[in-house]
Amino acid sequence: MRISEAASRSGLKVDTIRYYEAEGLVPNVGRGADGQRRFSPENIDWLTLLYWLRETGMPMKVMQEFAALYAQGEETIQARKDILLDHSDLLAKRRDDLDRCADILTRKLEIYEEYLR
Amino acid sequence: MRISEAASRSGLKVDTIRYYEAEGLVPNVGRGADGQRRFSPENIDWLTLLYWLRETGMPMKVMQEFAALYAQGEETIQARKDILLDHSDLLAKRRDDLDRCADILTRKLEIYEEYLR
DNA sequence: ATACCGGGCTGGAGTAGCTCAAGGTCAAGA
DNA sequence: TCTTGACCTTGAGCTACTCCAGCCCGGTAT
Repeated sequence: MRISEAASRSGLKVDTIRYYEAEGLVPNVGRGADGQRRFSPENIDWLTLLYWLRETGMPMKVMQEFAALYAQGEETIQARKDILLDHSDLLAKRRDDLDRCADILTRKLEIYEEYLR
Repeated sequence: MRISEAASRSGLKVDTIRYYEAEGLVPNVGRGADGQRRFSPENIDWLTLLYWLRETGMPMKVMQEFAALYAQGEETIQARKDILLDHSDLLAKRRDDLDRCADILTRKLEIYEEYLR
């Protein structure tokens, strides 16, 4: 699979994929005889996971650490699990923030309604 | 109220407040005889709102637009309401993303559990 | 009186995480 | 053959902070 397809499947942009690869976030990307990147289904799964981790605010450095562990194989699964558990905590925190902000907006909008009447 | 107190009350950092003011996001900040910023309770409420809007991903440009409307007074309330309604939509989208990512992590963690047994 | 804080000020440099643009290669279709 | 389109690399630009140097000022300790 070429980079454009990898982009449309993973959700990441073409430029972002190249950038991530350069930063060591995407292990084992092959190249064809023409020098172009070739992505395996496993690459795609990995990119998709990165997409979601980024989308929900995992910092670059953590992603790098996670990718380094992934590249080392199965004996790092415990460590990877810990990272994902930490990220789950972050998700919960973000959800609280969203809820809190939604409340604030609701109140603010009610006040605006008053003015408009 | 001085800037450090404004920071601890709003949630924004001191540097961020100064930056926001320079970018036109904080109307009507007074100065004392010593040349230092003085924040009114209304300033604090506004900064707190900005804090939550930023925290939930409102882009700078939208905040600038919102601040410009706020500075113009009550006749812009409809426009401000529209901005907050749009932002509410964004919050809903983010919430969906968080939920989706949480699902993905849960599945991933289950797979890791398999390996670890 | 003076030395030393802590907190404020400005201007400017540095950072993260992309994002875009310039300039080049190459394979396939009209 | 010519052109188009997808890919390549390198490097600049952007957003939204974040930090730092160097200065001022008011209050306390010596």
